Amino acid sequence: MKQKIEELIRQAVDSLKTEGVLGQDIVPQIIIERTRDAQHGDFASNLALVLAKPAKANPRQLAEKIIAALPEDAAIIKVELAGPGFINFFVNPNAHYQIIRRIHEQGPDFGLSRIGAGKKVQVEFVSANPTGPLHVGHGRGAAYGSVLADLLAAAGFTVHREYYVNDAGRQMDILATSIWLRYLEECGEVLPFPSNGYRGDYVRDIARDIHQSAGNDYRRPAVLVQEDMPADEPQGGDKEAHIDALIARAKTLLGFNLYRDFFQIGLNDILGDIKDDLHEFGVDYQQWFSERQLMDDGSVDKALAQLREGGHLYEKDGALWFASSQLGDEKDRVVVRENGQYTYFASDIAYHHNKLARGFDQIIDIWGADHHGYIPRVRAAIIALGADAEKLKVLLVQFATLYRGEEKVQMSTRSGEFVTLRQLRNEVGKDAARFFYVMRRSEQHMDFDLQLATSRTNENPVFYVQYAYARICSVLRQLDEKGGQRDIDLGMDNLPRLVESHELALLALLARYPEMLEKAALQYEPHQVVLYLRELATDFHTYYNAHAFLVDDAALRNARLNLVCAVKQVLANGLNLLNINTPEVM
RNA sequence: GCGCUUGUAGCUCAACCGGAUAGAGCACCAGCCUUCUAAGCUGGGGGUCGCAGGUUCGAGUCCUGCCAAGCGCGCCA
Repeated sequence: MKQKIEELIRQAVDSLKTEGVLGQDIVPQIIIERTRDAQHGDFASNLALVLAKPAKANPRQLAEKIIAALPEDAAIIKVELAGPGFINFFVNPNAHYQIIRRIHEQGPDFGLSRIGAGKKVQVEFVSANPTGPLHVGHGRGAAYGSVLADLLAAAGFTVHREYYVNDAGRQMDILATSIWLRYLEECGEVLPFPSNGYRGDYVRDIARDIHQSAGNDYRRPAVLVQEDMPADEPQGGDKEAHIDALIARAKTLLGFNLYRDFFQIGLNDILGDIKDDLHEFGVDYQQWFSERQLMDDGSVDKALAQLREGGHLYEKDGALWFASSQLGDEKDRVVVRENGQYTYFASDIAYHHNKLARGFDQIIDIWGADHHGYIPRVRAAIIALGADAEKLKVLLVQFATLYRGEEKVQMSTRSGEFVTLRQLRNEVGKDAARFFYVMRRSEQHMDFDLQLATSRTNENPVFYVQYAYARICSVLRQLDEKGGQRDIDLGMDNLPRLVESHELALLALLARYPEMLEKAALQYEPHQVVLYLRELATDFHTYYNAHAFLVDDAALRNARLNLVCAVKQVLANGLNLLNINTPEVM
């Protein structure tokens, strides 16, 4: 319908051009909007307001001329000039009913679009270090990323979901060493635990498992571990130096192969847990991309070589620097340390080099908002690698604050006392967790009320939306129990019987679903889907309360049932997109 | 100090990337509960869109300055 009106206006503009009212050089961008107020008709265009200046005309007079030049069309019953120069279009009511047929015919496909034209989009999200279980902060990134990916797929993009596994680097060594020390305790060795080690219970659990399966294969005497060890922080030493020395000691005492095995067991265990966790949360990936592989196969060297060729690298103070400040970053960044090791940033450059080489049209990175300072340097790298900076889009996700009713849930990463994603899922369930996470704009700080998420009242939006679906199922069951049957054709023939304001409002809302999806995808805003579903549920519940569906009049009854089933279909399509269940009974 | 993000009803948040009278839910107030699910329903009050300028037919939305909150400013990841 939008396209139709757009076409009508285009014709009107063309004829005004030939008449000389509008200059030939004017190329209007025709914007048709759905009106918010039914008094303003169904669609409106601000064209006259926009053209007033270049055409040097009074907007209202110009609007009148445009209206006069509009070709007749059966679908439009009235065109009105309003306000400062808006052109309002009133659509033939019969056209509104078409949406019911369309939804009925397209079913689960209703709302899908081809606007993405098959363009390849990569969405990288979560990518938490595999040094421990995911916590509730990662949960939001997981929900946001997965819904965004599905949304883009629904809009016709070819989507590649990816998790970047930081399986190299110092944090992983700290983890491996932490597990080893706990393992030695399991073996019966007595030794202090480093203040900078990973203290979570999961570390002990992994250590215990290893001890059970491998026995004392990795056991070394505590004396040798402790020998000549620099002091830890509580003893007045430097905790970083202490842990680094412990890592080195572990490598020496175990030897390369055993250390690597041990490291790998820890990594596999935690990464496996993360994969299970995400899968149960309804989040799956096409690819788990290993950082270590980049290191091992020379990709980092290759990426750096390309930067060097472009003249973006230089040496200073024994380290190798990337001149990112030339490309918008606030200062230059080290890529190879004085000790010859790559920085995390170096492998990240290589990772993005790899992404570019894979030929994605758009690369989307979803990060926690605390990483925002990292954006300029990665963008600089993209440019230095010879790509268009626009190819990379970094989307930030703010942290969520957990509440139980009024009470704030305290969290502390240091002590290892954080709420894990798994705990959250156990408490509120997958559906509520996903819904709540995606309900707010991602850049918005959000309060996540655990109590509300589990309550079975209308205050709980998940409940409210799912209940709308279940309620429709219930109506259909009622029909069945009464021995009635739907006559879809009879209903379709009698759609014009739907004249109540609630019914017209629902028709308009249903018609908006495809546009809403498209917009949500292009703007990377999954929350629009949630808001839409809430609105649809609200309008449905209101309708339900105002009018009985299972009336005696068969024509009216079937017309209403067709409308209600269209609502059911759209609720299902939206909830499926969010990967949230559609319960038939509640 | 510099940078990024945020600031809208008492609270939690919207506002279709400049449009018409800024909208929901909760809370509050007033009515209603013999119904296809009361796990409520209907209606109502409530706003200097952080502050001050600017841009234009039009600004919550854009630009500038200021105020406040969160986050970030390592040869950590």
